[in-house]
Amino acid sequence: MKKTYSEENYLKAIYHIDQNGLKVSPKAIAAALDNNPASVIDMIKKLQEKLLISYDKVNGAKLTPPGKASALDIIRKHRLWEVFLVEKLGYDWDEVHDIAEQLEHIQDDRLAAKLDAFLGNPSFDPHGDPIPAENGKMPVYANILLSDLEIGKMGKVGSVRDTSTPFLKYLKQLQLGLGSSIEVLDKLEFDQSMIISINNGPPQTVSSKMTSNILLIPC
Amino acid sequence: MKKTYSEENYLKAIYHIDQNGLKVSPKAIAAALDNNPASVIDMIKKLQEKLLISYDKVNGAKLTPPGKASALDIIRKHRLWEVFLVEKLGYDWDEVHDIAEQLEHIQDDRLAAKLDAFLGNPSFDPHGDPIPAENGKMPVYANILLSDLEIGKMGKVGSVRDTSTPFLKYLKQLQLGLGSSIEVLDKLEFDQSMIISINNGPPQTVSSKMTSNILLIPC
DNA sequence: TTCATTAATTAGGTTAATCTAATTATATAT
DNA sequence: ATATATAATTAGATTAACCTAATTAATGAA
Ligand SMILES: [Mn+2]
Ligand SMILES: [Mn+2]
Ligand SMILES: [Mn+2]
Ligand SMILES: [Mn+2]
Repeated sequence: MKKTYSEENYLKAIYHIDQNGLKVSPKAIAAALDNNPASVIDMIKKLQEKLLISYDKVNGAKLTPPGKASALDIIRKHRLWEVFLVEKLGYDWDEVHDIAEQLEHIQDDRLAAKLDAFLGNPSFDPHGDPIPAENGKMPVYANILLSDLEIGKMGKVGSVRDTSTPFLKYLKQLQLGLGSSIEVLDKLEFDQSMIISINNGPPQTVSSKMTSNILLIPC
Repeated sequence: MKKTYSEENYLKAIYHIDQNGLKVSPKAIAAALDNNPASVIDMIKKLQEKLLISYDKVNGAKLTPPGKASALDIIRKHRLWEVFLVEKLGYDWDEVHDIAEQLEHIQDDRLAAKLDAFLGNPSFDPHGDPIPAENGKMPVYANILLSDLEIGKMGKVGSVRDTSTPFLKYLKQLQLGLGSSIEVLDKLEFDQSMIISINNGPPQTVSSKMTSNILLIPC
């Protein structure tokens, strides 16, 4: 089942829209690919025929297992090539996307594996995005509990353990969400509470109950 | 003047057919690209419009200076990528052509120069073909005089210094032409004459006058 | 609910690159 | 010189991936 460049770009766009928790509508795909909803409808029909997606107006497009495998393969190649361009050729991280957009479509059974090995099996691309493995598994960020972070270190909020409404309300009040940066300014021996700075804001004291429910991506 | 993949492949094919000393006819191009002479005529018209080639039935297609520059740029990228695939990714030399056929079309102003530097500015690709420089200049093989070749070493005839009819007649008589292989079996101190094997043939004695007029690509 | 807005879909074209099947021109061999 | 074969070219289709301009369906605000 050889795929055209265009089909590959549609599969990738569908994957990314879905990943963002949005409905994969013709309008959304058209926006992602900078083309026309009418064109998208044509391609939706084609991808349905090939059993790479399912589609209905209510639920939008969904990747089938083979469709998802294809999408992940393309994303894997995109991100591996980005690593190559930055690590080996000396491009800056903000210059490589358009080139990888082309390189991701190069077809060869063994190319991704060989490139992966040559680059030392990287887990993340130059933008910090995870590189899917050959089997499609995404690497997980090596998250660390805020309570385990040392004084002076920083991290970005990757996920939370407690998802109860009171806790999330508390986080909102602190202006703290996924991706917010946290710096540990001090730890109090007495009750393990911490003084932290959120997004480089003023020092705030938080309890050990709070810090043991926040998972960070260290930086 | 952005070019399509197809236009680039035509320019390259025209360059190579011409390089082989053949007339660049629609039939020859069609054979090179494994397509139809009728399709070739369409593209010939398009490339003429873009002033990348000139064409008439009698002389066939000729690259204009910008057309030739484009062709050499594509060939440069093709051969650089082949070096990358063999030297860095560990492919065998006979596996890389089809991948390079795709990679040669990747568009980025700085990519060829960065790849060239990363590879250590190679002069020849894994098949021994010269890699054009950025300015289109082809590297010259580091030829060595047959008279300077040591006993036991081999080389291929790359060019001759003396182009007089008697000398060329003599070479023809020896069944020796461009590309023929020569192995040095022995050197006679007495008059610097040599005993050589041509294309693995029987030993033959040649004079120092002969050996000082043959340039070899060592192997 | 009704009207207005937005989204999805259909209908009908366009362009690039290919094809097959004529047709015309050239070259070759008797 | 004429017939025959081969090459070049024209004519007419096809396919993929787009487009614009209707039209139909769904949403949502008054
Ligand atoms: Mn792409
Ligand atoms: Mn990236
Ligand atoms: Mn190519
Ligand atoms: Mn080569």
